[in-house]
Amino acid sequence: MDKKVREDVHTTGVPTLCQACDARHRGVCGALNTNQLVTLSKHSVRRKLDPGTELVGEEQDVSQYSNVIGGVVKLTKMLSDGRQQIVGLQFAPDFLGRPFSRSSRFSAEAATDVELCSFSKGLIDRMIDESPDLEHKLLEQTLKELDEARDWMLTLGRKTAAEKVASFLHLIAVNVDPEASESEGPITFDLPLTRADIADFLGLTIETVSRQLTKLRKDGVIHIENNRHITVPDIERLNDRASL
Amino acid sequence: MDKKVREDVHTTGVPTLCQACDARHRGVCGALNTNQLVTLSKHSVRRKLDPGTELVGEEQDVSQYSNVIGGVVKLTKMLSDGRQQIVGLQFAPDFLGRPFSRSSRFSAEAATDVELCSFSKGLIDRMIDESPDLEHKLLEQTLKELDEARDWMLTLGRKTAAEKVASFLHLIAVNVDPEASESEGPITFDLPLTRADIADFLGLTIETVSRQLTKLRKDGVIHIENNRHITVPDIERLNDRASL
DNA sequence: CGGCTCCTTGATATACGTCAATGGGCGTGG
DNA sequence: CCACGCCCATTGACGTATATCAAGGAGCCG
Repeated sequence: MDKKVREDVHTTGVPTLCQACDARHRGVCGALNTNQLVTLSKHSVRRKLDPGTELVGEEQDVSQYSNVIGGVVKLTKMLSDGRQQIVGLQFAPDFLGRPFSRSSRFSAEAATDVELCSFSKGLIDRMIDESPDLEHKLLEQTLKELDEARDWMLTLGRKTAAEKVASFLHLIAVNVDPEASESEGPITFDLPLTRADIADFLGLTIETVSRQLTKLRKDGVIHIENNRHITVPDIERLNDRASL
Repeated sequence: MDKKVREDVHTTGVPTLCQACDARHRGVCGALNTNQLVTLSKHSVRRKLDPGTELVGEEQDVSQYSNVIGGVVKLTKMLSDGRQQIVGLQFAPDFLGRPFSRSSRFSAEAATDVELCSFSKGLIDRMIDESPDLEHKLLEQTLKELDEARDWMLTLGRKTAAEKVASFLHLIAVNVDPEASESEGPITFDLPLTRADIADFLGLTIETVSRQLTKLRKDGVIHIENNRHITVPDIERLNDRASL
């Protein structure tokens, strides 16, 4: 299961699995010392998930935490009649899981091919108790997610369909290339979500999303290939459409 | 400024100002020891605000943290053309302020008469460094707010106007009486928000909010007196309307 | 080739927004 | 005391953005 982990605590100390891992640089693992990393890596599993795989169900108990190593995980909520809303997207190297609560309040599902690094909840919970740095990292990530959620509330509550779709494209573009907002030059990326997912993220229908995308395409704000591959020649024009 | 604070560290120790304060029991101050409470209370100010008073502007620097002692504070975001969205409501004994960031990403405004207990940011930031318990409390509150924000995203994105208004009434009812959801019997409360605020919270217009409220009234789900005073005879019927 | 899934496009319906008029409560000033 | 204006809320008539319903195309796999 973790056969790739060389346990040579006496050399550099950092488990090989972790050495190149983004979570150690920008994610929560950055708050751990070498010993903790070693302990954790012994009890961690790398997993690959296909799109659509459900990680945790709504209201379901959670016994695992994970770091997102690659791909996109969507967090969704559903009403009893089936209406669905995506309440968050997690990109690498985000931490996935809900400290201090045994059950999740939403379901987590792979939107794309996803690679995870998972570990038992108990182990992390114990590390949180011991290591203020880890708790600090978690607080930082949680505050970031809260900011993002509130930004999105403005989008959901007050923007038009056209602005919503542009805002979504902006969100993805920025995640692909964090410098994108400032730099000149075209940005290109693959949409991690289907039209149905985009609709659930924006509080719209598939049809409306589709219409707004073709409108953006016809207006030259974006180019679309194969439904998924997007090029944004001028991010400023996109931002205008998103009312940013 | 803090003339009411008896500094008798040798008796009970807890500053009189804090003794009856809800923030010490259920809020972040619960994570502080007596010494910290004394230090903090020496540098804290009780303030009363009139409805409409702005606490912090969007993008503005924050030099103060506060506990909400009474009343309701609304957190709002605005688009450049004036469209507005309330992204959160803070009730007593919520903590108000943004750790690790000098500027706020939304504006905070008193929705009702509000009583605050404010203290300098620097002091708290230092206490956070020293006291893991305090950081833990902050993480808990932040996670709670994140859950609430995501719940609301479902409301904003996927519920009808009728369901939105019912959801809002439910939110207020539960905040007034946390047991309300289970217990039988009528619940009665004053709306802390004007119709305009409710509209900004729900992503609707004033008129639509008004129409939905009169519909609920005509259907006997609620009684309304003086525009603000609401009675809910049967919370179950309200929950049904909110699709909860 | 047929049968998927995903996406687009068009015609029509409807929930909600917009515009406009009205009324109630309340403080101010005659 | 009433008159006036102001703010807030309600109500109605009408407009429109987005949903719904329906058809069809493109890619993909067995």
